[in-house]
Amino acid sequence: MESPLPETTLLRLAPLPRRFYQRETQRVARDLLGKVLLRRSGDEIVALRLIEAEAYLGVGDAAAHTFGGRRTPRNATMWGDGGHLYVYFTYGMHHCCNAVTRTPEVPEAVLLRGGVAVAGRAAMAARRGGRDGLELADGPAKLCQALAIDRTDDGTDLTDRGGVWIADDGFSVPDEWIVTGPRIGVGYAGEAAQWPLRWRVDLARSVPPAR
DNA sequence: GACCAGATGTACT
DNA sequence: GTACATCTGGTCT
Repeated sequence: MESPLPETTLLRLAPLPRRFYQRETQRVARDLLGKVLLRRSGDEIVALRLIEAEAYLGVGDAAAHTFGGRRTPRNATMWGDGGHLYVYFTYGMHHCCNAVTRTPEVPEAVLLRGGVAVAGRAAMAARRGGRDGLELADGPAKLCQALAIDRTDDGTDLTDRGGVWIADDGFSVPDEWIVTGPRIGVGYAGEAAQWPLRWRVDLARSVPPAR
């Protein structure tokens, strides 16, 4: 999962276009694996390669914040156009971030659950209390902590290089590396809790066997 | 691996 | 006012 490109080149990569996010949410979740999530704050830029994501299918999905058409100040960003960052606060101490998908009034999103460092690793590890390696961002709240993302980043446009964006650096994750399954932590959602809407890169499979 | 406390925003009564 | 949350880290087994 090492980046094939040097950091300076990573930062020049074009953000994924709006139309990438406006597609079917499950497709977006799958295609986000292997993409690079970049974060700029001041002069500092850090980046993670996404390795885990979950789809949340809006009004018909009991696990989604917008289930049943629920519309509140908190989830307003989900109701907007695809290609924006939806950040929420949970459990009284954690932030989680999502990429909004589809089009306005279709409130679906992809939860960014995990990534591995490709740039600014030391800065991210420092924010994570010195934790490095896989522990750096192998959970949605850890990912936000490593990237210093909070509610003030809610609504950020992912299609420009303003603060947070996602780019394709040419790295492609083959289907054989990907495992799918039910989403995490949504047991309250009844039948929807069992839907296979989680995509994860199995790092064990991503390392070519020794010859 | 299982268990559980932690700390507060958010939704809803 | 109350219940609960798209989780994490520490502890114990």
